[in-house]
Amino acid sequence: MVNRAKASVDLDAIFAALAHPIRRAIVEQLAGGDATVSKLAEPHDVSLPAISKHLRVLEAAGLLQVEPEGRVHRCQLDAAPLSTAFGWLTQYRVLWEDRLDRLAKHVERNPMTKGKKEKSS
Amino acid sequence: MVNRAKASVDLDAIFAALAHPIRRAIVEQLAGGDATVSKLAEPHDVSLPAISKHLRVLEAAGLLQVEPEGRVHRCQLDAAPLSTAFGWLTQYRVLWEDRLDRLAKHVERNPMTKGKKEKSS
DNA sequence: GTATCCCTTAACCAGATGGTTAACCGTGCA
DNA sequence: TGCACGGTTAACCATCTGGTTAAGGGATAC
Repeated sequence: MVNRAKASVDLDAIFAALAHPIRRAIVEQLAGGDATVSKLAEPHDVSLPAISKHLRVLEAAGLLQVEPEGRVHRCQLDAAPLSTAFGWLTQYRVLWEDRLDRLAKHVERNPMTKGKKEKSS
Repeated sequence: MVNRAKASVDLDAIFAALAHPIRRAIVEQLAGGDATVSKLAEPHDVSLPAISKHLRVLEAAGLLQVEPEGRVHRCQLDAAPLSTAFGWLTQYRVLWEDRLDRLAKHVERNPMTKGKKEKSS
């Protein structure tokens, strides 16, 4: 962790980058290997400039590296920011695992509670 | 997993909700226990209506449940959407762990490379 | 019963976002 | 030399976002 404020800015950009389905799809696609811009654009029903903008957003979040190779631009995923987001979420992992755990234990203890009303105080 | 399209919409809302520092701070605060709206607003230098809007965003993402108790509104975190986001990221975990792993192995193999130029390509 | 407290809603505003079309720019090929 | 290809930039547009102030509305306290 370099700096708290910077990490926050990073998280802003990372989560915002992941908040659009096209950009998530691009990440998924790149996870399968490098690709050119037009290859990335292919599955999506938007113009090339629109894709170009999405790539800039991913780049700004540090998720994407682009290097020109001839007249083609090779796009490569950098997963490090994903791990940053992952790390932030991990902090709260106990919250949902706790809940699932308690639910599992409850079911275990009461294997036949068919009609009972569930009240989680 | 109920439905692919719905899950995508969910992820849109969840990641977007987490893309603002105030909203992440609210999540952090609620992770420590329930709170009223004004308690949540306290640490932040924005108006109450602004906080109210942030709470609506968190609510829409399923991260927050609000129930009126007298004239106070009790806010409670629901961590389930965090686990959804976590799940999506987990899909790519191998990508950064791979990288860290390779880095670790490299360092292991070359324990004394102090002056060497590091070129990651 | 009325004043106060907690919070929401309404209306508005500036700036960001996500898309378009048109124009441009560098590379490769004929 | 010039044209086609891959991609970006520019300009524009509609909508969303994040903030504000002002007003309202229900529960509580006096």
